[in-house]
Amino acid sequence: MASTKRTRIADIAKQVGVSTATVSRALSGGGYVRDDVAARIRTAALEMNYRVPQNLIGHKVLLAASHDAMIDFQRSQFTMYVLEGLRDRAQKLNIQIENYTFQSSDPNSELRDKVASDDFLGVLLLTVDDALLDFAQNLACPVTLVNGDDPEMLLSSVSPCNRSAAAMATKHLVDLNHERILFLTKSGRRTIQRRQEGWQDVMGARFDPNLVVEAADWTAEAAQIAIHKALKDGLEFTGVVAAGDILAAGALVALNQAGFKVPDDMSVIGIDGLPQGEYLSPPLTSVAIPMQAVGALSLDLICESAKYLETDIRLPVRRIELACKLAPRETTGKNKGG
Amino acid sequence: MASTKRTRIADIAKQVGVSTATVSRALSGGGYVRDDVAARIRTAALEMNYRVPQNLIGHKVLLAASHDAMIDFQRSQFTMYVLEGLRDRAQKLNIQIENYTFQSSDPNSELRDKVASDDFLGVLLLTVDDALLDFAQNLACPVTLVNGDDPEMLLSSVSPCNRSAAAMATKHLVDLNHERILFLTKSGRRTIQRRQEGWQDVMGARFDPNLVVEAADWTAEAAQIAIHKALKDGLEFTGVVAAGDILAAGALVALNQAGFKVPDDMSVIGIDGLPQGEYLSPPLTSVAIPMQAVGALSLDLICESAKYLETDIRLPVRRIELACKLAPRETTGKNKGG
DNA sequence: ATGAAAGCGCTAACAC
DNA sequence: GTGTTAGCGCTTTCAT
Repeated sequence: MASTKRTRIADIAKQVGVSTATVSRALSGGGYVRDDVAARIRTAALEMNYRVPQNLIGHKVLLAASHDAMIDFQRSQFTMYVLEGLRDRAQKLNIQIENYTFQSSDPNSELRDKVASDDFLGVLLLTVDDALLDFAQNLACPVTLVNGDDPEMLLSSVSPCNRSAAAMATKHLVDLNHERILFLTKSGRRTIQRRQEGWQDVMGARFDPNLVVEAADWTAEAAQIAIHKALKDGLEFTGVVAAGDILAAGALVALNQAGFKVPDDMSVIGIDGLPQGEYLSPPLTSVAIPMQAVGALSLDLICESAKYLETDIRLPVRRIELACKLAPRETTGKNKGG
Repeated sequence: MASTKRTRIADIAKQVGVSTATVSRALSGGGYVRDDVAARIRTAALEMNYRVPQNLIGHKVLLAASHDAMIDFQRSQFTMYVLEGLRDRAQKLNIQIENYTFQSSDPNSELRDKVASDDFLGVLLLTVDDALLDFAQNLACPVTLVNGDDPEMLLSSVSPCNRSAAAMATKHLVDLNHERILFLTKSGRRTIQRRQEGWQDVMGARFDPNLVVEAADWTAEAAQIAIHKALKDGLEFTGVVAAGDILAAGALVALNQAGFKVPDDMSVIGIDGLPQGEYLSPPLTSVAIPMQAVGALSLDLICESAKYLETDIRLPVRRIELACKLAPRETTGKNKGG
């Protein structure tokens, strides 16, 4: 296939419609190039992945995910987009991704054998549970956790900044004059705990432990039940920050059934920013997590660590957290009460 | 000067004592190279900074620090090492670092003008207080926070993982059978709050709010006073996690004055891993923060973002946290009581 | 500010 | 598995 060949300066020149010399100047910063031409050249170079470390081409990265993570609905949605970003990047870098699914409870020796047998640049572990960390820490090969981190910092990781995402969601409601802001969650995973911390950071003096509402499961149905119960218990609130879009979807249904009008009487905001939030009614405001970027950057980090392979130097272990972005749709509005 | 010239493959070949072809093979992964030769070549390449983005050579980065951060004893110690790592890396990359100190309360327009006037690759902001974040967010130039982060994630940052560092310190004492572990702190800065969270993460069921002891100031003297008071109040504990080495130093003095023998009756662990901990008596066990690496990586991140300059694409904003490492010396030991 | 072409460094083919 | 050498891609000079 033609795409196996790496990008050359001539390819960029052709694409932009200038000479190779101009491209060289624009990229190497030597002489004079008109600003707009330089911008187009530099953009093209990035997009065409000019100067990809050639030594990586054709190598393989093992992408391992627990079976649980793949079948779990919400996670699998999320995972799908992470994989999309990962695949796109892998294609651009000409790196092979090999998939592997294991039983969460028992990653047995199969995965370890696989890692040992074939020569992978590294292993990407998707959304691992803490129970697997021990196992992952002992793989004899660069490991990067994707969408999860190692609290002991023995493994590098790439994930969204869950804490800031939740803080952003909460601040959005505070800016709309909401005071009693419920945090709808299904606690358990550490990423979700971080989201709760973000909510609490912004709540500050407004914090009230009763405002934390637990769903029995990570499903819209469970969220619906939890909101109905909170209302029946007489909990007062005008806004809901849901720890995930799927919980927000359940909250919308429950609030609608209870006679609240969203966003007039009640604001709801999710965290995840899954595209299907668009099709809820009303379309769900959320904090969008850069899922594709998480996937792409994980691969970049493995590639970076590959530079250090067969070297006496170690790449410092790092946790990378990516910024999230408010995706305003129609479920949040000014608090008119009080 | 000769060092202005970038490293060529011939330089590495000469250094390692092989032909240029062998170096090329080792780095580009083509043919066969003996493993140990390849390792030496790859190590040399990293050390000699082979293939540094040439377009950065000669460019400038502005390093801005608040006057407060520079005069504050503990911070300035810390800062010194961060700067060391930064300078070393800058020299290797042939990048100029320009220093700038401003009044913390009022970064006035001078800094903004400076950024606008000269063409810097970017600005590194050292240990900024939250009050400065607004200002930093509005600089018209890539900004990276060094040893501090932006909770709103509008700015990228590089810092140690304070939470994991404190968790590591606490876990070290828990592993030595300590149960009542005091957290000695001077709260205020967010980085210190993160350290407290790390302590609390590991304390779990052992947590007791009385175990958080506040010093009036970020000095050994204040820590000493705080520990004396805690002892006088009858607080029971066998271990101390200090939020910083300087506080740990004060704790050592106070415990010694109160008749405790460290590490036999009482364990003390600091966080920072400043070299002078070696000269305390007994030498202070601490969690070492990779200060030089924080400096070096900050520069790398600015360089990375420079790739995106004059481009239609934006580098995703990211928070990078680096792993810390236990530096065992002589102030911690098994809890013999109970 | 840009293109043509010379010059230089890296890679790949070949020899052993 | 490593050195030699030809060829190719990138940079730099020169001309406009």
